[in-house]
Amino acid sequence: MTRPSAKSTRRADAQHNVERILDAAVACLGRDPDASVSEIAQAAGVGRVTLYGHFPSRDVLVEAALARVLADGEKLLAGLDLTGDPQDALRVLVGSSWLLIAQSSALLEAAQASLPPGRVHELHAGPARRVDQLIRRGQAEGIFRTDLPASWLTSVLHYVMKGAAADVATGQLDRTEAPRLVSETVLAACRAGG
Amino acid sequence: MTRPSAKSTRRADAQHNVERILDAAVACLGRDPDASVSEIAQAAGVGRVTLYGHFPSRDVLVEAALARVLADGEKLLAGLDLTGDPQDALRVLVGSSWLLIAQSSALLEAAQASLPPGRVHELHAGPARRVDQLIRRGQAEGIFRTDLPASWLTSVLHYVMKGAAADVATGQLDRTEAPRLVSETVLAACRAGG
DNA sequence: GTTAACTCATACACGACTGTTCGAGTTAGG
DNA sequence: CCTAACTCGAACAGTCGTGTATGAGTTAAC
Repeated sequence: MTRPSAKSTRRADAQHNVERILDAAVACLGRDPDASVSEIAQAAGVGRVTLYGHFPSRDVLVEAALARVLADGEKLLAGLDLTGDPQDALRVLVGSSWLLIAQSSALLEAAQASLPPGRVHELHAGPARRVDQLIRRGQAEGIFRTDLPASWLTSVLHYVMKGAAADVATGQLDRTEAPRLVSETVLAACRAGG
Repeated sequence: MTRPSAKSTRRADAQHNVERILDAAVACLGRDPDASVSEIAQAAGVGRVTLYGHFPSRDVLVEAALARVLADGEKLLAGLDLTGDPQDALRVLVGSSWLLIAQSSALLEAAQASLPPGRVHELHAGPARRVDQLIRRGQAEGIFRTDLPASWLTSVLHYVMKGAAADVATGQLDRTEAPRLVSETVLAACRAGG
């Protein structure tokens, strides 16, 4: 019986290992969405059986890893001041979240593959709402175009970030250049008036 | 010995089956990049062994399927008149190639996963050049912005198309709406002057 | 210090996929 | 019609993945 009934009674070293496993899962799945449990356990410096002691299945682990990344994202977004000029706010947003998005886009793909349909979208709702609100505010202030739906513009931001992240990963795009390219491109796509 | 030494001596029914297998491969891998050989063989109405008689390994099959789609793309692009206003040309380009891109983006992913690094980019060079030339012409004529590299703008076109294709596949985006959204967005991203 | 919690290596059952072999049946093509 | 080409199902070997069981060793916690 390696799975205690209540988290509060969990020993400190066990809790520590759970953290290491989650760290490793985020790192490995962020690199390769098909990373195996063995791979993750090894990266965490933990036996495979120990991992299964804390996470009953790979799916549960993936979901936990996604939840952790999304919590990080939520925290990061909460710390940003997005109340000023929507264009500046979008630049700040991209500049700050770029790294996190780039590292977790593959994790998102992993989650899409192993979690029930809609579950990812559901978990992603929190951070996504903040972005969506920024876009809508820009539209309301007449800065962003209104002939395309806000949901689409939000999607475009995701598309470009994800694509750029993939190209950075394969070395086809300079890591330091990416944030500026993404910002300028998405801004141009969102701006009202041509 | 099911593999003849020369294609010219291949029997007609065998040639026919090769076509059916390639069709099925494009369809299956376009739906799921991890589609198995059994799945493809079944979709082609052919035994798995027969398939291996024509394609020595899964990788070779994936490459052949990709080559076929790229040839289709090349042919499609060659039939388009992209010499007029770059903006109109881009709209025509997107409108015509949207369906093909949407159906083969997963196939591209499959190829990325199983082929040696760089091979996909190599095979993709043909059709990609046409798009790239259009973008560069637009830049040279002062219609498209020049503060971002043409290669980046080409990438953005791919990102948005691929993302939209994925969302159409999951039902989050209306199939009939997609081409217009993609065109307008990419045009806005490429246009000079803000 | 004692105990319960925890870790870990080994090993197993199970399923999925790839690629190959065999032998028998079918068919195109001269 | 005759032969070589082709097809096919069944079965096999090998790999890799997940998830479970065991049992012995380690360590936190009271």
